[in-house]
Amino acid sequence: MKVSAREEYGLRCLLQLAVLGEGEFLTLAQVAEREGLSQANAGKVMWLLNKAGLVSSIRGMKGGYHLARPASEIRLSEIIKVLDEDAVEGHCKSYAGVLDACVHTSDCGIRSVIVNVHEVVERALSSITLAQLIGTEQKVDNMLHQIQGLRPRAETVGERA
Amino acid sequence: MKVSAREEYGLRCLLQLAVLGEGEFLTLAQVAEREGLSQANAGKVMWLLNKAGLVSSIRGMKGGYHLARPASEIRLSEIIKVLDEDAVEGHCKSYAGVLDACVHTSDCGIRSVIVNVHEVVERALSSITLAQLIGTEQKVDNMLHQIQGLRPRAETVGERA
DNA sequence: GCTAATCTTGACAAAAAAGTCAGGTATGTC
DNA sequence: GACATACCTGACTTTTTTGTCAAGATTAGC
Repeated sequence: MKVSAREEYGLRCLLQLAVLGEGEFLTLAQVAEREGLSQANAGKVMWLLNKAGLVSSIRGMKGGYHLARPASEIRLSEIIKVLDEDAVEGHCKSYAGVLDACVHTSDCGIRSVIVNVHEVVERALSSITLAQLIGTEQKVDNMLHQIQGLRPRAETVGERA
Repeated sequence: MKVSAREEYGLRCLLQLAVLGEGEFLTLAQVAEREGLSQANAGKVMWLLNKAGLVSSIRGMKGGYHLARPASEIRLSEIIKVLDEDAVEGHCKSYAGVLDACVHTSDCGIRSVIVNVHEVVERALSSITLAQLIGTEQKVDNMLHQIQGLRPRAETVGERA
């Protein structure tokens, strides 16, 4: 269970755009430079984000990128969804072993777990907006700890099957 | 954010062992067959699980694998941790772009998110035992919906514990 | 002890993900 | 309208992950 390069870079590039003021732009070269990425690589990520409608691009001289919507209206769940393609849907199709289809296609307890875990993540990420990631790590971390969905509940775990 | 092949196969192989009665074994060939995996591939996964102390193996004729502990005492978080290596720790090291180290090593709001999301997942998985995955998908799914850590809270903003 | 069944393990091969390159297209400036 | 800037996009290369192979090691049964 790990975050892919695409997801990581995508988030970071978006965050660069998020700190811009109204009407400001960043060129691809600037985004790449600020994130320590090659221009080619950053370009690919930005293309994905553009295609998904998260950023808008302006071509030609004086061109560049900016967020398509205010950072406060972009939830991380949406970003990850774009950069992740179909992590959940493709799952059972990918891991079929030597067979054409997974042995457990009809009935699979693990699928439940996968789906539920993805829902947990989705819920957590949907409670955070891009705007909330602006600031120091300490500040962001404090903010995250105050979000309901990210905190543990009182420890009433159901130990019955 | 996706579940790797190792994680998926590992979980499935463990679940095969979990349904066995006391003192029963499965050979590698049996595990592989039941999961639709090649013996070589299943062998590698079982080797990992063995090395991590989740299963015990018996070599030689009449050998095989069984869980090292009762399924009710093995939490999914532990399994994933074994099969995942260091997803969190290695994160910032992996995605440095063209540079030697990530641009944001000293202060990074995204790192907070990554860490927190992993904690959310860890918490969710630690509330599920291998034993709870035995049964039909429907039953497992119902069970998961009753676990506190996996459900959304009531939308009571401001309530502090 | 010999044999057959079984796990162990390191080297290799294939596939997927990540990253680069180069040529194409659009647009502002002069 | 020529040129410079900058985004777009498909082909290619490298790296990582996944999967296979084959030889070695261990034990039960005879």
